[in-house]
Formats: sequence, C-alpha cells, structure tokens
Amino acid sequence: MRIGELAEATGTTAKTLRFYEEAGLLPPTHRASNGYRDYGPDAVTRLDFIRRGRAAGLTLAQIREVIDIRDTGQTPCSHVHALLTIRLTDIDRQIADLQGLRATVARLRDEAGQANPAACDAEDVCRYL
Amino acid sequence: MRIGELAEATGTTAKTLRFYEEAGLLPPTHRASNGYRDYGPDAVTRLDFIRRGRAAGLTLAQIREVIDIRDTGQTPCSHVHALLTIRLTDIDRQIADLQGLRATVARLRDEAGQANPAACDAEDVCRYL
DNA sequence: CTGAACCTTCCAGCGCGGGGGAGGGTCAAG
DNA sequence: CTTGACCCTCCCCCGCGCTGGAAGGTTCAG
Repeated sequence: MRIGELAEATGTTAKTLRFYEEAGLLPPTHRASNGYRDYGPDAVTRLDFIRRGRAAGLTLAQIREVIDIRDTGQTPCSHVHALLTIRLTDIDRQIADLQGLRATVARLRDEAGQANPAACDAEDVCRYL
Repeated sequence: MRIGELAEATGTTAKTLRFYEEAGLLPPTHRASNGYRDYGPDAVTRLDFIRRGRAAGLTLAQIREVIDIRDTGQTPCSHVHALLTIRLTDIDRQIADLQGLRATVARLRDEAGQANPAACDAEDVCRYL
C-alpha cells in the first residue's frame, strides 16, 4: 500500500509517517520503481503499536526503545513492564503535583474575592499572587 | 543594582532577565553610562510577582497580561481572579486526564506480569500495548 | 492534452521558556 | 599592565511531535 493509504488506514498523515521513518520508528520500507514507498500489512500493526504507546503517554523515544529491542530478536515484554512502571510513577507524581498546585491556586483565588480591588496595592504587585 | 545582582537576588539568571525584558515582562530599565542595566529595588518585587505567577502555572503571556493591565493604572484583581478560575478548570481537566491515563497504564502493566514473555508474540507487536 | 491527485525531497517553523557561545566593552584589584 | 569578573548585543540552538510549503516527478481520468 502507498503512504496515503497507510495514513488513512491508521488515522494519521503521510507527513507523520515520513517523520516516523526519519525518527526510526518505522523501518525504511521497500520502494516501488517510481520511488514511492510501498508498505506491507505489518506496517499497520506497527503503527497501531505506536499509537497505543502514545496513548499510554510514552514518548516516541521510549517506543523506539521497545521497537529496537524487539528488532534485535528479543522479547521486549519485561522492558515494557519496567517502562510502564516508571510511567505509572511519573503519572502519580504529576497528579500529586497538580493536586498541590490546585490547592495553591484555589487558595489564591478565594483570597481574591471577585470584586475586591482593595486587595491590589499601589506597588507593582497584586496580593493575589 | 546590576543584572547579575538582581539575578542572584531573585534566584534566576542574567540571561533570563534579558529574555523577560525582551518579552515585555520587565520594563526596559535605566542604563548606566557604560550601558549596563541599572535596576531599582522594585525590580525584585516584580520578579517575585512573576515567580509566583509561574509557580501557579501561569504562562508568561498571562502574567504579562496582568502586568499590562496594572501598568495602565487599573487594578488587575478581577482579571487575576478570572485567570485563576480558568487555571483551576485547566488543572482539574489535567488531573482527570491523568487519572484516566493512570488506570489505562496500570491495566496494561498488570496484564503483562513481570516475567511473562509469552505475552510477546512473534509479530511486530507486544500485547502489553 | 490537461488537470487533479498522488508521490518525492528538503527546508522552515510552531509554542514554550529559556540556554550557549561568539565577539566585544568596562572596571577594579594585584 | 594584566588578569578576571562582569556586562553588552547578536544569533542560533534545545526538546517534543509534528505541520506547512516549495519545487518537482508520476499516474490516471476525462
């Protein structure tokens, strides 16, 4: 299949597919005699894999890591497990950070009171922040 | 005070201060006869304001908005209130997104099982993702 | 024959918040 | 007199994940 068909089949764009190839996420594929890229059906599988990784919040670099391991013939499962564990820790930290931030912002806002310009003093400062 | 002193006093760098001036967050300041920037003590106040805004997750553009309102002589309080309300909504959405993502990633990881290479098939896919 | 819809490469830019380093002036101490 | 610590402007670069556009080749329908 050609790049446009693959793009449509996987819900992405030809631009992105060329970018993925450049980034090492898709192997350089066979070219037809006219120079057009010619993809087999496994390209769809690989792109689905990439899409799922993205949806799990993995970076392209992390996904490429997994692909590289697999391409050396190893089973990347334990690596994926470790990656997802790290990702979970990250997410938990982000949630905790955001919850702390939420409390701070809520406090600042509630101290303000919507129509209380007196809380702004004459200096270069708004006491809300 | 000179730019390096101001940087040290506010826990930032001279580079960043020049960048803030360029971005309209710091007013172009008085220059000494040798061309060096010469800051008064209110620069520290303004930088603290900027730092607090950053800590609340506001973008430089949002902080500049507030500063611009204040610099036209108005009290930016109700604007700040609105800004923080929007920011709260954003944070809540981010937290919800992350909690959904956390559930997804945790499920993927727990399906994997740390030492279960059988979950990797021979195709270009790891069933964990 | 012409036009549209594909494809190719290469180069540029976004948004965000700066950082690196070149190439040069200035100033005080030793 | 020199050394070192500052300061100045200028322009380019980072990560991240693409996206847009120019300039050209190919293929197919009408």
